[in-house]
Amino acid sequence: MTIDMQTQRAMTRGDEAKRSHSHAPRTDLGRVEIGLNAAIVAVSNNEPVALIVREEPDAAGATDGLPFGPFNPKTHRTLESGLRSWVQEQAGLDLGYAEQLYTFGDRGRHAEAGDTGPHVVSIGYLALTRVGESHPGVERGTWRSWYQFFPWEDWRKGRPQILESVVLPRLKEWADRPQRPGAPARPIQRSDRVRMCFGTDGAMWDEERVLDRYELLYEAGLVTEAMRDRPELSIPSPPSETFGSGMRFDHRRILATAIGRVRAKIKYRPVIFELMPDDFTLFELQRTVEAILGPHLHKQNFRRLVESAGLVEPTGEVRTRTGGRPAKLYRFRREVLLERPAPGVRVKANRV
Amino acid sequence: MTIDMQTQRAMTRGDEAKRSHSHAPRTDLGRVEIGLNAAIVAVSNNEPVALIVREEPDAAGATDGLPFGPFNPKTHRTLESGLRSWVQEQAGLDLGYAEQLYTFGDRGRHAEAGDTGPHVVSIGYLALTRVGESHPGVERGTWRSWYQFFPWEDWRKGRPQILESVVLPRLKEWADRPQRPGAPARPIQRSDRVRMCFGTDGAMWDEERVLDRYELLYEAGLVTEAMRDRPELSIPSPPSETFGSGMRFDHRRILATAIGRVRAKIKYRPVIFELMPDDFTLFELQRTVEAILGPHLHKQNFRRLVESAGLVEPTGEVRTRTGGRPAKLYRFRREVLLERPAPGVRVKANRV
DNA sequence: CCATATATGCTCAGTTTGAGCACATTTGGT
DNA sequence: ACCAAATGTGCTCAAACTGAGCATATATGG
Repeated sequence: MTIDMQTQRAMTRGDEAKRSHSHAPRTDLGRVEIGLNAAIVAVSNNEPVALIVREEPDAAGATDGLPFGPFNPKTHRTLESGLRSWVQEQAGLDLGYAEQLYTFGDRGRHAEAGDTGPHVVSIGYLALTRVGESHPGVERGTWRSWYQFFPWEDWRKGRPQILESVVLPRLKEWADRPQRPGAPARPIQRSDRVRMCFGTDGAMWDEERVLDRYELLYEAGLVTEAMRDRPELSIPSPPSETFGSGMRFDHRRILATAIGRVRAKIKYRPVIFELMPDDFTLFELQRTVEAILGPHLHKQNFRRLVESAGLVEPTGEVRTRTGGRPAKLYRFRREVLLERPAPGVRVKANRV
Repeated sequence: MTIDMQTQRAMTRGDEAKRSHSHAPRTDLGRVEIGLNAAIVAVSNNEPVALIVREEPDAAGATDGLPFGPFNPKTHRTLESGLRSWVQEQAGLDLGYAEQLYTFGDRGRHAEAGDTGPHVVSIGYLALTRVGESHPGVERGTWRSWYQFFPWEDWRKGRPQILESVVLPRLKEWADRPQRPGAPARPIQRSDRVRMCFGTDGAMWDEERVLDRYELLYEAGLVTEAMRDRPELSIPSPPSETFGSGMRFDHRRILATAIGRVRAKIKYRPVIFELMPDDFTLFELQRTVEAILGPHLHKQNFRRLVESAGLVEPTGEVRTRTGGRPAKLYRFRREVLLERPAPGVRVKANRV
């Protein structure tokens, strides 16, 4: 088939629809509201944390949520500026680094917006900050370890207990459960999806697939949000507290996306320094990376890595009171952005 | 600062706002409409192409656009299913692989939706397909080389002429132009941004930064969309046809995002096979990769790469009439998804 | 002054990568 | 029939990179 082909007919069908899209406000479209949600991440005492705000409980009893608010095209010039002003208002925090994550619009996954209000489409953002960096106002909200919501992601003490004891058994049960007869024979075998996501059966655990794992658990009805959204699920099995704390709306989904994104991104962009103070020791840097990725780094090789990549430069100072020999202090070398196409802490993604 | 701190006050401010977000439809929010846009990419005769549909010209005279339509929460269960049905309707194409790219919401970058209609927020999608794979209906629309819209991205014959002759001079002029006095002293020097995006002055050309380059050109007023959105720009310099064909709305921005994403993604996910027929020779595979990334691959090393990565397996057949020795045919090895965390054609991102 | 803990330099083998040589097997002429 | 041209395929080899560990330096806290 050649590159150029039937061009004319593009004008015929779909024409009215497009016209109405660009001009006439159609009433039968159904009202849409856009929610701006911020997963604000920091590392505090070698613990990865997210900023959580508390509200009245949702249908599943969850009170934890992310700072958020509706996008208002009249007052917000861009989506991101809208997000910033909501975070400022709700948490008293001036965001520094922020990037868009994903836009979720599934029907039925945004509790409380059910049938009464407009359909809510959620745009998730990732923001990176240092704890205690609330410039103008005082921070409201709580910094909470992200592992509270995703205990199966916590590999700091080796493979998390909860996987073997609870998560995998329940998933296996779900995978083996007979699917309704009408289902396609083998779209992708459920057990293969479990294997890919959770690295069972000889496959590898990919620390970046946080969202895939959460979505699988959701689909299997093993997180409380799934029972909130599809109450019929809670009949076969009672809600279990073992699958991490729930969050309001689709905020846990957004937080999962955020965790996966940071974990991926520090490997090819120097965003890790958004989480660091201006001056730091190489070991502090390593600890921060490990807080994000999991602790699997060889110290000497880590310092060789960041030094030879030109990511840091010594300040000339040293830090005493480290409990040992004083450590040289370093700072981020901004020039690296001009030198390399994808500067980041290129540590290996996987463990066995 | 400790991890746990003032939780209570989260309840006070921003409370009304959030309540209204989840329940009462506020009228003062301003109407928002969501546009679903598809950058449908294929490779045809070793040429990377996108599916373009033609419409009545926009303010800048552009008639080319991507298939798109508004999200209708009443009929579309998910954003992606909405996109699929629009593509089906407009192009007669059943989408296979599709992923969300980004959501753009800036005021003033979506022509024709100006003051009359609702504010349009565009969600861009990337879809990968094989040319000629229109299952049910006949395709409408045209496959066009994406370099028609981004000539400066075309490195197939070495560094593109247009960079030295037109783009960089104009960018340099823009970088040197005195900024208005109120501007921050050195947010990031304009010239540094040019350097990072376009690899001038010894820096490297990063083939993945397609969007950054387009946005820089937009900001510098060097693409027609910029003049369409900010007519005052066209006064100092007349519109020039040298900066690639324009597109309607923000579709060129979305296409730029799509190109950057494919270029990045084939390196760590086996999406390249979405563009290939079931059986292919290794050289055909290489040609397809080069169509996407630019032709800089060593043949023997490429085959070593894909074979040792377990991405392909021989079918046992050979293809004659290659113009030389017959080539073994291969197929995608789906099992690789279960074996490796990030399977992809891990070719180096950069050239000098 | 010693045990302990962290900081830092260096080695070394195994692996991966970039580049090229050599040979195989076709097609299309002559 | 035979050769030139073009592509396919196997293999080598040095340079660069990686994973792992040994060894030494310099603090702190009894």
